[in-house]
Amino acid sequence: MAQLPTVEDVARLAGVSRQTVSNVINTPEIVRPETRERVETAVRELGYRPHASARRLRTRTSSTIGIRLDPLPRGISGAIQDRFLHALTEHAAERGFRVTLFTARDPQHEIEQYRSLRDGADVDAFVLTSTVSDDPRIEWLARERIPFVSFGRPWGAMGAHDVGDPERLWVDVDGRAGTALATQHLIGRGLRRIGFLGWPEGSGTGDDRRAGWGDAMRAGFPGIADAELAELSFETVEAVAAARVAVERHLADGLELEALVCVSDSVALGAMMAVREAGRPHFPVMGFDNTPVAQAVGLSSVDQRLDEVATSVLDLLLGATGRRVLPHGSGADPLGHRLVTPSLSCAGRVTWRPSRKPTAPRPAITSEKRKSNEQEDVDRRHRARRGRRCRAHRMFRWRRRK
Amino acid sequence: MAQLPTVEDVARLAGVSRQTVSNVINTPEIVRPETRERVETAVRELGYRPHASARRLRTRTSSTIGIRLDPLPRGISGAIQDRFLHALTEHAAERGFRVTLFTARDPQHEIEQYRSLRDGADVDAFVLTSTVSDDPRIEWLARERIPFVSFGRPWGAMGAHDVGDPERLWVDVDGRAGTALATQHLIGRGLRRIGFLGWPEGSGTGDDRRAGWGDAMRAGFPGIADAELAELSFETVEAVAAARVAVERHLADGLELEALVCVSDSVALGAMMAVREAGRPHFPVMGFDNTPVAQAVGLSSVDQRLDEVATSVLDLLLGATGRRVLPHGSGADPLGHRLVTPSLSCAGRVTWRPSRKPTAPRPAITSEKRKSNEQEDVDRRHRARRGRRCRAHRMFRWRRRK
DNA sequence: ACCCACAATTTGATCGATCAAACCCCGATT
DNA sequence: AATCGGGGTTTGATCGATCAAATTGTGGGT
Repeated sequence: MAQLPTVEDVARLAGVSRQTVSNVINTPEIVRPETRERVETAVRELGYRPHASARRLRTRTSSTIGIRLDPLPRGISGAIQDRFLHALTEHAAERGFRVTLFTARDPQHEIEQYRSLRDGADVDAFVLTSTVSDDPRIEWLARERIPFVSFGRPWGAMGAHDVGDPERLWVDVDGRAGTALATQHLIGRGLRRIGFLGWPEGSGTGDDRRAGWGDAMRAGFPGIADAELAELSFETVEAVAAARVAVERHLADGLELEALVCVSDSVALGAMMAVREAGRPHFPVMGFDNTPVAQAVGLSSVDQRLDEVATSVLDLLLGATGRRVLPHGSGADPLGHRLVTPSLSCAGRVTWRPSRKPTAPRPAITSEKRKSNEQEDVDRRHRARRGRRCRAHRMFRWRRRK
Repeated sequence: MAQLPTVEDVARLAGVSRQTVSNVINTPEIVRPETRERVETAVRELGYRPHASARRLRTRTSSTIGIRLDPLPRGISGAIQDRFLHALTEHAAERGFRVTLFTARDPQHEIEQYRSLRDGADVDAFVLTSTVSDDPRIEWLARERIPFVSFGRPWGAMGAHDVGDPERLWVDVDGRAGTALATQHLIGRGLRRIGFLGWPEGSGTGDDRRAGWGDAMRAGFPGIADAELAELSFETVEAVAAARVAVERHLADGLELEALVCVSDSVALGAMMAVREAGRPHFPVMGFDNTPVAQAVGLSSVDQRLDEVATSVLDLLLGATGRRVLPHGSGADPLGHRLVTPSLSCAGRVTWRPSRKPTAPRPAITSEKRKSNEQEDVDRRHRARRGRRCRAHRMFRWRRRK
């Protein structure tokens, strides 16, 4: 097999020097157009492709992003990581980046991997998922000044003040807007007794999603009593069976409900089983995550728009157009984060999608100041959605045959 | 920030030469033990880690495996790729390998990616998934003599004679044994009218799974009429709704059934919905893939044992113990493939697991010669399983409350 | 005492690219 | 006319490791 062509070969064929070839590839704008063309033809002719490892050795960059595969026993929502990975890989490729994977038993082991990957110039940056408050990994990466973005905002006591720090790069899905969207959809269908089935209080994500339901309820029914809202909201752990039992119990206890917004698809699936069983085949249930299961059983769900998340992650790492990872703490992005507004997917089809313009940052649930702003936002969206009812619930066929 | 230590630094500290350090790391057995220890201490002291890119440049290997993320709209079984990826990454790490991802719009684009990844010494080998018969990718990789293993045996006309070729490396799950296992389980519970709900004839995988059900039925009920088997087997496309309709129709048509073995979890989920709705809450349904959904709704399912698949892939690529990719067509493995026997998972818990010893190769469905062997196999397993009934169906609670 | 075989280690060259600095050429400046 | 400046290009050095060949050391055989 013939040797692969190198810059040297291209240079010889084009009658220029190594460096000029290199320039044509990396900074074409500084090469005289006619020389450039000559080199480009030579490249094509020989089928030259730069040797990635040689380049990395010299430049100490790899155009590669590392991401750890989540080791947790993933349930029904497991496909999320998969979808995100896909979106990230695809958009990374568009910008000349690749994604490499690794696994880790525990945070300490994970940090070792970071070190090893960085030292070998194997990756330029990391993407962190399933971060927890005061995550040791974040501490370490920040201290070492290794570029990274986390998918998931810094919740929790210490994280709370990091949310605004433009040096802490993160992307998250605006769960609050998502559940608000789902709730508005139900309100638009003329329902009033819309419940929320969430996780036990204390999880940032869960509380955020509950808040979105509250936003929409208050917006849709001005003056609704806090007591009524409290009555309509109840909780369960993240498991189909548990959710099912919770709904069964509340229905048995005489809770009047017309529809249910759920904190996740697992919970929604359990809820759906319970209401069907209670003889209410058309009772609308909304899930969250738009997992394959939801699509399969025809559950409406909030879609996280992981495509958008992936591009946002790259924007933060590389800048809007760049093809090189920005140094850690460069402050290149004025915000340092992106909050992606989810869309609503009815029985697997997207019915509503937010506009393309950059989403306004939304404060964490702990801060209450921008409330009025948000309310307006909700109202505007509510109006915008008119006339696009989704047929999910009519299409649903889980009912008992007569 | 201090420069990272290099071989040079370690050598100086240990009072030896570069090359000796290199030898300690790569071929420790040729270094005198006391020298080796001295170097090892120096390595620890400096926290030295070889620079991956430099090594790659020199050796033209990367200790990296490339895999394409499946672009197909994955349904309920989507998590399989995810789980496989996880297993592969984890076991690859144990052997000092990493996994990098890429995506591709079409086979042509995918081949371009192969070229680019190989030419840049970015990957040493590829793992192919969702292969089709006469896959152009396989042709190309083989022609270029790039090492690869496919997950999924070469089905189809042309593939059929590749199955035995030890130069074509592949790993697959023995679907036939899997459905046989599920069927035996039901037979063991004293059921007889056990149906099979499969995909339309013609898909290698689907036909194989159907055959496993046939094997077990014939073994369990010697002399069962072919007509009865034909009656018990029917088909549907891979979708929850379609499966549901198919089962509803057959039940309405008066098909007598006591249990159902299904070709996939999606299909099983549909079937389960249909039988529950028909008022038979304890009707056992067996799925295939052991997806999160199956676990969530308490469906028993055949588990593909992707861990085993991943280690098998690596065995084929690297040899039983090696840490370097074997050249394409080295014939290092006498078989050139592995057929992994799945296990049975009842309501999310594994009840039966095959012995650890290497699985005997199983012929593709097109060849019929080893039949008697297989029959024995089935019988032996059948006996081995005695006394380990799984409680899945008793635990199942999808029934209507009285 | 000499030579040889062999194990252990060292030395010089190399992988393919980019960086930093030097170079060349030509028009504008003084 | 000599100098300057700068765009465009070339040259030499370098990144950090491994390969291939050379070197040193050690003991055995004759």
